[in-house]
Amino acid sequence: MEPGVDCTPDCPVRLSADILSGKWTTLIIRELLAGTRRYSQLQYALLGVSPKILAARLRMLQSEGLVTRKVYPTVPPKTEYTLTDLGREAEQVIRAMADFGDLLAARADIAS
Amino acid sequence: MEPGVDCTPDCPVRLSADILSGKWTTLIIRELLAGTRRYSQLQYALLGVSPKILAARLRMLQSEGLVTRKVYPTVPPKTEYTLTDLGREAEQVIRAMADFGDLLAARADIAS
DNA sequence: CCGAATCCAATAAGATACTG
DNA sequence: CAGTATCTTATTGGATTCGG
Repeated sequence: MEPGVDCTPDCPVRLSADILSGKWTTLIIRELLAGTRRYSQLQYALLGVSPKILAARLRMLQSEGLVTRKVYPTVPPKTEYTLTDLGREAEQVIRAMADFGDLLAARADIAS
Repeated sequence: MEPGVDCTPDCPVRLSADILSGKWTTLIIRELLAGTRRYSQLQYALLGVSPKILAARLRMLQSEGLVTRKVYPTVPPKTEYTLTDLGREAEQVIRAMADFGDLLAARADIAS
């Protein structure tokens, strides 16, 4: 891990952070790592997310090439979201975050 | 990786995201992974960060137990920031983000 | 069912000036 | 040097309503 001299202007960590930061982004990816999901399934899984935010994050992830969106013009309509190959590469990040989160939780337990 | 039913309310990914998200946070950690740094060194390395933001993020990281702050009451004053053991555990996340960022950069190259 | 539209609150970030 | 104070802007998130 090298000093920040190569961290400007477009260090990989920053590129990654620009996409993955945001309250719900990593949680959406986490959910999609388990498999293709419909809009309503995501909304249910991510308890508390508003439709606006969910749609916005999904659109962003799609435009960044991490997610594909498939619409079935049935009645009622159905939309499926699936990770692309690139999106699945984010699994390593999610995993590392989960591991780190476990440490944070352990620390919180001690504090109580 | 399991479905989101266990992603509420305090899944590890969320705990992790709550701390690491933010435009500069991971970059600060990235810099500190290279070793202890002074305030001015961080400000220089993170080109474009304002003193207010840098101080705020450092205080947050300190309160979360990822960073220690050591003040030398010399003239001129000197302050050193160092990762704690917990803070160093974030290296896996930063590494994964760096790897993923490389993929993003490669994709961007193709697009051009 | 899948969102888009609207409106509003909260927060993060940035620029600048200044102090112990 | 290492920040704080102040002000302003930009971004994000949230609640609700409504339409295809």
